[in-house]
Amino acid sequence: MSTLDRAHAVLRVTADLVILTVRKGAMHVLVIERGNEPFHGMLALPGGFLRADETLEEAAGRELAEETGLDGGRLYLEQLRSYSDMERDPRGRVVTVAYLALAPDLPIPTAGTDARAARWEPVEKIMAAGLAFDHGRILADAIERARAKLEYTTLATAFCGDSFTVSELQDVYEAVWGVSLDRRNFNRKVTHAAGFIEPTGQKRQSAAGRPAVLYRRGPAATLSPPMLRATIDRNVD
Amino acid sequence: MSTLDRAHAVLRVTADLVILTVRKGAMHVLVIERGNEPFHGMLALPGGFLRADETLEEAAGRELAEETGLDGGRLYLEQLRSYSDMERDPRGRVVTVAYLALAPDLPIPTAGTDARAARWEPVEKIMAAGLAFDHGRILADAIERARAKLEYTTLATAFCGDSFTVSELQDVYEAVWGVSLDRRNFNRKVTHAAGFIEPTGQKRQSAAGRPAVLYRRGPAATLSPPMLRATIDRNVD
DNA sequence: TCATTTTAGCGTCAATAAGACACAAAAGCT
DNA sequence: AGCTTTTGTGTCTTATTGACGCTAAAATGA
Repeated sequence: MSTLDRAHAVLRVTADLVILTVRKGAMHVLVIERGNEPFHGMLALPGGFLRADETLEEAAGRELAEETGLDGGRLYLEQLRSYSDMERDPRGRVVTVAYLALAPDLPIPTAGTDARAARWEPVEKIMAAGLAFDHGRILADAIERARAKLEYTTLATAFCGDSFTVSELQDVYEAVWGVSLDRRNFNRKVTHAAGFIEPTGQKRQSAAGRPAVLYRRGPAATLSPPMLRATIDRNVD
Repeated sequence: MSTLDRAHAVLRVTADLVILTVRKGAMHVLVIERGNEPFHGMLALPGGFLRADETLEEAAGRELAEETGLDGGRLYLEQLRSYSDMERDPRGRVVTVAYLALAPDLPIPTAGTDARAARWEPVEKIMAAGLAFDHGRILADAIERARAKLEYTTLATAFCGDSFTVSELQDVYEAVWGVSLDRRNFNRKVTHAAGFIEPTGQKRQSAAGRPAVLYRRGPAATLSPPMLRATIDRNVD
């Protein structure tokens, strides 16, 4: 093997984060404004170089805390995939491993010690405007992953707080998928899916109308039966 | 950034391959016998270091051809995930990106120029015996991914040849999931799922019995309705 | 030749789930 | 009290699923 060593790429690795949330009926992504070259002043996904003494998961969690002020330990975080195109970073050969995080609609994340301007932006706007590096493609992959996972896992609850109403859960599905769902059929489906959500016994009063029963996340990780988006139904009640 | 440069890990990246197939009713994985330290003589997944002039996808395809003799271009290949544990490689800091490939039951792959002994082994046997590095865990993740993808994608056909019978397709599902499915309901489901499989117009005669209609892969990538394994049905015909 | 065996494929029926609605309940507002 | 808004339940029809009976088309062997 030693004779081939010279062919091996010796390179740096970054962990980038796609942090998604749902606010005001639309999916939002957390972006930062770059303070350094390259792409100075452009919007990018939060992320940073992998250190010698940490795993990728640790790096992702650290960046999450440093750059966004969000408590990484309480968010859902999963690895998305790696990106290794030769030209993806002008600084040289950098392979990135992207992570997908789902967050409830928290108060604006406070910029951490890094003091970079982190903020929520609608994904639609960001996808149209573009991002630094190949972050636009990473964001697109993350959104597709999130949409797919809402179908057959209980991940939609990761967009909600610790307790939530059925309506709030429906808002998540409608925002992520961009469809309208029938309120009554949706209620039946989520309350009948084993282990999806369970009532807390409390109720919540919104601005007007009947108070809604509050639920918490159930023990199930996968949904049976799944919530299929194949059959879109448009609510023209 | 320059003041922080020293903290950045500078490391090597490998691409490892989990190549799965179905033969004799059981899932098999392609393994190689290691000819070098570390883990000399042990079984491992095929793979190798990323070179300076190639992407991870190119590296995975190259390893596939070099080490197995299989035509990588004709196999289904997708990225599985990255592994970055500190102790995963005794040679030092090595991050690996694992790829999942699905192959039909081809004649034994001929060892390529690398001349390492590559062979199919039942996954059950390998999972019990273990693999070098953290390849046992990677294999487990790959199997879980394959099982999940058979539910809601048309990927099962990647285990079949260019044309195949419904029975052969059913064998794939039964081997990968480890269940028995009702032959008649399975036939109805796969022939009714839009874009899954389409008849070639030809038939195939096996050893005995009525000749089976041959099908080819349809245009659909995702299955609607999906093939759910949630409700296992045991065939006690 | 003709029953037997083997594999392939279709049809039927009951139970379940999904989509489309009507309607009742519980709050605030005027 | 009556109106509006939001939530929750029930009903009806249709589609899908799982169980399983039956027919079709080949080889085999008495």
